[in-house]
Amino acid sequence: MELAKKYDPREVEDKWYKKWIADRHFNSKPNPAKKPFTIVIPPPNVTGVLHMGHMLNNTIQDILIRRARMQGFEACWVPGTDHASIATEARVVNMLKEKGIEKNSLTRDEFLKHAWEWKEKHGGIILEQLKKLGASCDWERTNFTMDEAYSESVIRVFVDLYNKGKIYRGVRMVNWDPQAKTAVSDEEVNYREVKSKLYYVKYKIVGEDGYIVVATTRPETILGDTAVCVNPTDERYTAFHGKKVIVPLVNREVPVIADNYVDMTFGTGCLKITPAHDINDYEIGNRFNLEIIDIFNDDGTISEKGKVFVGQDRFKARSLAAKQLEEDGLLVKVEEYVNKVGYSERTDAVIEPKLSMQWFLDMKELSAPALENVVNDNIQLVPAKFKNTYKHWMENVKDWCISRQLWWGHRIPAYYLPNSNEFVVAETDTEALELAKKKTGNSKLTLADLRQDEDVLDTWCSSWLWPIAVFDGIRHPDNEDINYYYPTNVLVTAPEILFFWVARMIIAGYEYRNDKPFSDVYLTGIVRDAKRRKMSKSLGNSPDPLDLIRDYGADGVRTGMLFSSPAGNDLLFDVKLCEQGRNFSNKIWNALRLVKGWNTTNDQKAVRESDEVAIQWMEARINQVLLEIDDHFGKFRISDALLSVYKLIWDDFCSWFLEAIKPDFEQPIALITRNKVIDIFEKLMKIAHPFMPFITEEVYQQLREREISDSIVIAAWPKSENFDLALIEKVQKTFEVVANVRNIRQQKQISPRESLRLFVRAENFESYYPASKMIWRLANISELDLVTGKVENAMSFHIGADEWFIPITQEIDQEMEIDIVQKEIDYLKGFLISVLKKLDNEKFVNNAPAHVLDVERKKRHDAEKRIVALEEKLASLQSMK
RNA sequence: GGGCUCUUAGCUCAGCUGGUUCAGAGCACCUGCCUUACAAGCAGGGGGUCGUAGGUUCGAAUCCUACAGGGCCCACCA
Repeated sequence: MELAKKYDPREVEDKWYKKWIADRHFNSKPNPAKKPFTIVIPPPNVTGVLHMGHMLNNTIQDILIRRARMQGFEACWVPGTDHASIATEARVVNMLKEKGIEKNSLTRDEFLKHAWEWKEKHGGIILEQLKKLGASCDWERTNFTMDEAYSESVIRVFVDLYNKGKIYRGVRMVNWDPQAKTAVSDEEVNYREVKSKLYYVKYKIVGEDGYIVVATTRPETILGDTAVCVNPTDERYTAFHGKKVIVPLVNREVPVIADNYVDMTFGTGCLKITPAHDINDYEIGNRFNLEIIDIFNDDGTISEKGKVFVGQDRFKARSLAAKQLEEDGLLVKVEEYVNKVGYSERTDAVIEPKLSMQWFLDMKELSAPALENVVNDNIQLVPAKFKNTYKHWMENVKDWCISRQLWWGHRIPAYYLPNSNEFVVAETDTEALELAKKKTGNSKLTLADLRQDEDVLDTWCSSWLWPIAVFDGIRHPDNEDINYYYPTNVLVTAPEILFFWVARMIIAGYEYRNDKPFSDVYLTGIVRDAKRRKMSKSLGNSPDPLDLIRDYGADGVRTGMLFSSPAGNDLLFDVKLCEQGRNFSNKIWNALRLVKGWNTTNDQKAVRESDEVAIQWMEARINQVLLEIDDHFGKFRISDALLSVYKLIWDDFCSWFLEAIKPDFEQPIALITRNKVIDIFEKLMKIAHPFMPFITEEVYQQLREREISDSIVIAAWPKSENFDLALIEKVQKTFEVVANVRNIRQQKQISPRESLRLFVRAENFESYYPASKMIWRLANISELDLVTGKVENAMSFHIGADEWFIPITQEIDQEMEIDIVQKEIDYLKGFLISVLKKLDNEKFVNNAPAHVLDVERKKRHDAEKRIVALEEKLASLQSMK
């Protein structure tokens, strides 16, 4: 069958993916005869759709897992999704709103029913999309963080940590998202610079006429003021220490206190203290035992305690407060001011620092092994630069606020006793009841008497168990899967979640398996557009990955992304990269067309000596480059590995090898030669397979009409065998000759079709043999002869100390040639002087190592010889004038 | 403000412990070619005093110091 002139990935890719799934090549189970190689996917949000970041991330994982599979590991890539409590709940709330249903109008169970329905319908789209990319996940192992077994694991861990005394309840200043009405972690707050106003407000002194002026960006929080603070060393205010001032708007008397926290140079040097709504104020409040007045409701409106503007939204209250202050004559001035404001990552609402009762996990002791084992490289971060950042964070780790005021998630298994703030913690409500009975001594308690905590756990409280829980290693710590697959090998993820997720998985790993969750962490860069802007939906600068796959093929997109993404470096994505990837696919395809198009013969005479050299050389090059590739993989330099493959196939295989070996027009090729070419081609496909799974399979199958079950997916990764380095070097010299001949053709406008005679004056011509045979074909040489003297009327060039001549019929431009030769002589003489300078320097000769000296001496030798030859040439050119 | 890191060809980046694989790669660019696998191609070619200024050394892109300009992380000023 005639192959299409251009490679069309569309049908090929779907065809093979289906086949691979049907043949269960991606499925894994513990196999004691093999070593495991495990990757757990960073579970995307269940609501997510594939974006460029996922593409990069999962391509890298697929490359690693496919190569491991070929290397004979029991490769297992576990996919799954994260319930992403805040993000998903927000989506569901919006969805309900569109249907005219308010979340508040629903019971918890009703809401969860909607949420699950929504999840079943829309969740996990991303996993289907990953299949288009070629991801070789074991889909039967797909996990979801709210699966029944997984949820049990999460709850069990909570109970365990509680029983170990690591979990406590406490009033803390949290980042409150008034829109989602939940606390969010520090990591989920984005600070942005915002233009705002700085209000200067008078606080009257009690019992005096005077006042002091306080600067604030948030006049509405005046309602919660319980002190005014100055720096103790600030002489302007020494007189006010211990006096009282009247808080505007609410006319409350509060003390003037002194604390070093206050920056004398900012504003007026007076700070109003609102312990309920600012973390620093809270701390100062604690030091001075100040009253805490929480003036906000959960939705960000002013509460009864605010006394004025009650029920108004906080931003409305701000303008009302400013207006009122002005009317009261207490507003001195308003300045334009730029400050940083925290926004919720999930809802983009302005974060309100708020005191609230939350659950916390004590991180101090838990994190110790996680710090140690990264510092000592037991777990390697790639690139290593992240180690410092990690260390810094882990050394300053703070307790983790693990409760969220949401419904979608794992509900905290704490049960309050009747009319009490006391509670029991247990994995199930029946266990909780037993505990409650014991605790109260009341055996008549029923479940209806207990009230379960309303909060759910932070999303990361489930995903931190991911590498363990996907193998059910929490509930069944001794099961076959966890024992076999854990610790996993490598985690591929984004640096943004190094602390959110990676660090916490390491902590959980040591706490629950007493071992690391993975050996290496490969941190990918951020995918940006050509202008270095982060790709995002809102900017609209992110292409749809599925469109890209449709246009360039999954192989094209995969290689395109990797052409330019060293670990940890941002990827500046450009469609041109995908084009390059697609072109590479097409190049391979056309090589296939060439090979498939050959007629073969059994005639021994068709076996050419040059073919044998070419084959030996190509095999040697593959072995040589395999070492490079394996080295790159060992260092997680995936881009470099791909580039090596790319050059091996495009330059060595296509441009040199196939050109050298392809038969003359319409001549058949020796069968034995063709079969060797096919072996080589196959080997190359195996090497390229992790990067380009689809086309390599297609070509692999096409090369021999093999039984289809023999998939490249499970072919053995080629091992680098001993190779003849000297041969590679010889052939390399041959290529230089070819390039020089081609260059002269170009200069002299000699058609490639015109055969040329080639002469060489060489000390040791054997050094080119037998590779020289290849020259004839690649440079269209009809004759090659050794000479001892000069060749007249010829263009010449040097390789090392050898001189090559091409007799030409065209007139040689004497002046130009003389000029060129003279320039080269001048350069070489200058070069020689610099070398001699070194060699004459006693300190250099005495201090430099032997091999460096040898190199310098060889430089001198070669340069001297070249100069002699060039001067000879110059003389002869001049004599011809 | 504290910590980390980077600056090499037009672009994106390699260059490990100082000395021929030290000035490289891919892309882009320029010049020829629709040559019997491939114009999504073939062949050839030109680009950098390695951010700046000092220092160490026989020798510095590589080590040290300062400066300039990016980036990341942490904390966050009312």
